[in-house]
Amino acid sequence: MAKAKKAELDLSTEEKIKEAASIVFTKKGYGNARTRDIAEEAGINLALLNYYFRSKEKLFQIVMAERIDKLFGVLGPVLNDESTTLEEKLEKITESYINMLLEHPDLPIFVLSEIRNNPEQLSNRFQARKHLTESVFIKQLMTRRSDINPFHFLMNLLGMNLFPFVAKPVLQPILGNEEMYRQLMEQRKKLVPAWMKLILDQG
Amino acid sequence: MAKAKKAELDLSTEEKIKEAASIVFTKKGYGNARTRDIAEEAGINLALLNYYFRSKEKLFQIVMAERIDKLFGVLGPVLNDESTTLEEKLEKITESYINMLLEHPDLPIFVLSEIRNNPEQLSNRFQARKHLTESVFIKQLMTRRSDINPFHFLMNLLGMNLFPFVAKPVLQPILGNEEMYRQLMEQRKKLVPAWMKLILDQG
DNA sequence: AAAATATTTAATCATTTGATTAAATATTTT
DNA sequence: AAAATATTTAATCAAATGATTAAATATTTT
Repeated sequence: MAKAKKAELDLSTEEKIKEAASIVFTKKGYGNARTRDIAEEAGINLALLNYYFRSKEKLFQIVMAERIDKLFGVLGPVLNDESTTLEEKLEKITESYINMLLEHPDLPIFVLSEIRNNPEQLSNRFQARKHLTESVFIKQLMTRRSDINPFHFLMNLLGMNLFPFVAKPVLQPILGNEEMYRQLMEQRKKLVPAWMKLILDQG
Repeated sequence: MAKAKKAELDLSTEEKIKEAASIVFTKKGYGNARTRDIAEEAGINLALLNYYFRSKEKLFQIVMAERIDKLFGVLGPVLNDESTTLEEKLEKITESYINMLLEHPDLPIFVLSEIRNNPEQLSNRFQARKHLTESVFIKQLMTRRSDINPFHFLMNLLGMNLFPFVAKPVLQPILGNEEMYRQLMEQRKKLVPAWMKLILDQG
C-alpha cells in the first residue's frame, strides 16, 4: 500500500479541499455554494471532491463541525478557568472573540444561519446547557450577583462582542471604510469588559 | 378591461404569493428556497408565480425590501423624535424591537445573511450614515456624552436587543423551552434600557 | 522493473429547478 | 350574450448541478 505518501497527499489535497469548502460555504452558505465553486477554489477537479468526501452534504458536515467549534470553542476553557476572576474572564473572552472575528468576520453569520436552516445539527444541546450551568463562570457570577440571571449576562457579553460582526455587512458601509471598522473593534476590546463590569457592579 | 376585479384579485393572489415567499425565503434563505416550495405554501400553481413576478429573483427583491424595512424601519421615527429624551428612546427602541422580534424571530438572521450574500443590495448605505449622524438621537447623545462614540453606543443597544434573536437557534435549546425563552425576552424590555442607562451615566 | 495501489481527470448521467408555452377557465366590458 | 381581457393550469423545456464512471497517470510496494 501507499500509506506514507497517501497520508502526506491526503493532508495536502484533502486539506486543500476542506479549506476551499470552508471558504466557499462560509461566504455563500450551503444552498448558494456549488461543488464546482469549491473544486475551482481548491484548484482541483470536481470528481476529486466526491472521491475524497463522497458528497457535498458530507463535506459540509465536516466543515460545519469545525466552524461551530471555532465559534464556540473559545468559551469552554475560559469559562472554566479556576484561576481567573470574573473580570478577567470578561476581558479574556472579549479579547479572544474580537481577535478571532477580525480574522473571520463572516463566521458568526454563517454558523448561525446554517443552524437556523438545520437546528438538529446542533446535537450537543443538552451538554451545552449542563456545561454552562456548571461552569466556574456561572458559579462566580451567582456568588457575586445572585439577583442577575446569568443567561442575561451572557447574552449581553456575546451580543456586544458578536453582534458588530454579525451585522458587519450593514454596519461597515455606515461606519466608513474597513480601517475605521477595524479601529472601532479594537477599541471595543477595552470598552466591552468595562461596560460589562458596570452591569456586574451596579446593574 | 377587467381592472376593478383584477385589482381585487391581485391583492388577494399576488399578496398570497408574496406572503408565502416571505415565509419560505425567511425560513430557508434564497439559495435553499425552491419556487415550488413557495407556490405550494401559497396554494397556487408554479406558473402563476412567474406570471405575477416574472422570476424568483424579482420576487425575492420585493420580499427583501419589505423585510429590510421591517427590521430597520423602526429606528428612523424613534431616533428622530424631538419630543422624547434619550432614555425614552432607549425604552421605545427596546420595546419595539423585542415585541416585533418575538413575532418574527428569524427576521434578523435572514436579512443579515442575505445582505452578506449580496452586499450591493443595501443600496442606500450613504443615506443611512447621513440620516444616522444627523439624527436627534445622536445629537442628544453627543450633547450628553461627547466622550462616547455614538456608534459604539448604538452597537451595544442593537446587540443587546437583536443578538438574542440572531442566536435563538443556539440559545433556545440551552435556555430551555420556548416559554422560558419568551420570558427572558420579556424581562429584557426593562433590563436592556436599564443597562444602557448605566453606560450612558457612567460608561 | 513489475505489480499493486492511490490519485486525478474528462466525459457523462440523472435529477432538480427556474422558467415558458399553449390551452382552459374565469371575469369584465361592451 | 358576445367579445375581450385576465387568471390559472398541466405539460414541457433548458440550464444548472450533484454525482458517477471508466480510463489515464502517479506513487508505493514487492
